Amino acid sequence: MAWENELNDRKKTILKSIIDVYIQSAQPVGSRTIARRHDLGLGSATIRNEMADLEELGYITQPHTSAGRVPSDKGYRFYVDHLMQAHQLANDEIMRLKQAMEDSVEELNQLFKRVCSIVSSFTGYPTIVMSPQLSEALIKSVQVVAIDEKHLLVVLVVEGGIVRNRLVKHDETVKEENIVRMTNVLNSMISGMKLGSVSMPMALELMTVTGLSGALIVQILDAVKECIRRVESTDVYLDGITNLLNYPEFSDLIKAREVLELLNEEDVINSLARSAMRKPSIEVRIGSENEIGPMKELSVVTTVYGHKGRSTGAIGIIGPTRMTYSKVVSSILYMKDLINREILRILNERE
Amino acid sequence: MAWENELNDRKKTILKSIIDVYIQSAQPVGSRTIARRHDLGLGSATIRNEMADLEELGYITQPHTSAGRVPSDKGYRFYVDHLMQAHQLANDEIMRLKQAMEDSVEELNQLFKRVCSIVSSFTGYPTIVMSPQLSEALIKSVQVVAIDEKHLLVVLVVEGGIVRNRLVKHDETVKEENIVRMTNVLNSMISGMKLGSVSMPMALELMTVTGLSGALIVQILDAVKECIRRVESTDVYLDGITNLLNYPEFSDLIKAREVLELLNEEDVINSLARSAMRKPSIEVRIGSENEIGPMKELSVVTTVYGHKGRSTGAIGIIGPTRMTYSKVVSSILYMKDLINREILRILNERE
DNA sequence: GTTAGCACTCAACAGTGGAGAGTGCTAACA
DNA sequence: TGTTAGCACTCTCCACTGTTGAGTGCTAAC
Repeated sequence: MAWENELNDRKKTILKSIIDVYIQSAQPVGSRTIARRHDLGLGSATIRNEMADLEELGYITQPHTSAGRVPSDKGYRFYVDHLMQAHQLANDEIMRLKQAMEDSVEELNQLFKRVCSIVSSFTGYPTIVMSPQLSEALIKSVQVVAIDEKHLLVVLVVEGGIVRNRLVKHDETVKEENIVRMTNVLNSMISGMKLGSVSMPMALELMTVTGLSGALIVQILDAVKECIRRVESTDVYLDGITNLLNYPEFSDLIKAREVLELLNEEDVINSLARSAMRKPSIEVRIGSENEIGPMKELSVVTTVYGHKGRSTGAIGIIGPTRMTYSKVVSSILYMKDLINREILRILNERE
Repeated sequence: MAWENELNDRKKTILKSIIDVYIQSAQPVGSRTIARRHDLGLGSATIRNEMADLEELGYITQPHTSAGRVPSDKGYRFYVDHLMQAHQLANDEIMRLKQAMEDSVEELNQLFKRVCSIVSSFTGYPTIVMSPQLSEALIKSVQVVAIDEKHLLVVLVVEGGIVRNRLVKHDETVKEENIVRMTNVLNSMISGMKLGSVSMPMALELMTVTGLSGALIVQILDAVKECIRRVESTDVYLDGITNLLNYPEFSDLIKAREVLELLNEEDVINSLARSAMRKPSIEVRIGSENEIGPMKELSVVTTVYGHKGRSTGAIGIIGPTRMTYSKVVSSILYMKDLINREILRILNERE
């Protein structure tokens, strides 16, 4: 890539300095600030010349003639890819995260909700957690149970102790043995299969084997399908949106409202979570790199958690483009490990 | 009550006018405005005198010397109790509400979520919906089902087609017939009872009857208890918080943030919903009448829906004290009927 | 190639002075 | 005795002004 070399080392150092300072202060950064802060042995005038170059190359911009410089999206991109140094989580930070995860939760749902709130309060940014997509998980068993004369219950059990059920209402008199047959047939046909690739048997084929009416069989099969659909559907958790109001970029009420309303739209959050799933490891989307229009002033850092191929979900952190990228990236990576460990623990307790 | 008569008719009319205008305009109301608006045949000077009286009595206040008057909490209270005229929902408004409810939902949860979003977008205020408290509902049946050699599934069915289940992991070899016995015993003991008043049998008593080990019986009973707990627990839905940012009272970012953060606290929302349940029909809490400190600038209108005694939930609408009380009250009452009808429909389809 | 110095630009802030809305009080009126 | 017109007064709001300070770009000297 040609543009990678368009910056010499000194320019890179200066760009890094500018962005570091700006992330901290949220104020346009002037040449003097950089000259004093970094002992580069350079005067402010020199820096000024370099800054003019950086501006021409598009890495920084000037809000108005006599102001300091502000990083552009391109500048942040370069910073994230080449300049930013890994943020070592301090010991007490690690403790804080571990401790918050300590009160063990029994349910996966609770886990995700908890993680969401921990991450958002730790980083100070709104956070999304998407529960794992389970289309690769295996079906353990299907049961049809008679509740009373008018109702059957269809129960689907998936590995990891996930259970879904659905009530079937009917008006027939049904023999217990036929229900047992139905359960057996269903089990032999779909248990052990992956959720995503179950092909349901035809109702007709089952009539002779089970002795149940066609209508009832259809209802039962539908119920199974609905159970599968509900296991496959993912939940999305969102926490800490109001954190955004703490940042000066949203001190304008109009802008603040726009952003908050955006993050309250379910579609937006879902599509964010879903697009995170497409990239394998960590991804940083800066400002205008986001597809959604009104997100041009936001950055999103996402990663995927879970275990190879099956059952992977996503975490995402949303903030202004002026975001503490290094801290966010390292916290999200750390949390990812914690989640993975916790998921294994919960599943092991069940299996 | 003595204070009910401390206002003569003219004062009442003037107070009502002031509040009507202020609710609409959000600006302090001057004497001239009232004199012109209402053809009381009174000059502004007269109104001025009356307003001075109303201020002394605490119904209105003056933000500063040369400004108009603003209703106090006491003023709003009197307005809500005695002055406000019922808002007739216009035909197209009724249509809008009905239409929004039309796409029939199958699940109660979806219904509550939908209602929450409809009400908040219709009124323009944040809205809470609490799902019904089911401690009065009757247990229809309990089933224990063997999933594989190591897992039992406990299933609890409650009237209204509500099902909860819980997996029990064990290391024993269990005979099918013992499980059937357990199911039968459990059913004979607790089915038909109210959720809230189930008394669980002792594990010891069941050992001889069922032939299962004590440890396993304890696990099963715990699972049943957990299922009951989960049916009884209520969900709370919240929608439209950012609506608040549309009102001038929250154009101050500090105040806005305070309020938004408040409404994002789960405890606060839960306690609001819960306290709504205590009052039988409709309740309006104005500003400082709220227990929670930082809610002094908010009013809450709540009502209870559901059917006599059993399965009642709550709807609540939150807004600034300067709220369109009459419209809010009538919409909430109308929605309450719609919900009740819809709940009946869903339940009937299942039974 | 680096830097000191200088002229220039622009946002931010505080002060100023009308304009307008609204009040309370007084005196006159029905 | 209740009502009202009129007047002096108060206070916010807004537009305008000049000043300050931070920061730049350019030039000339090192």
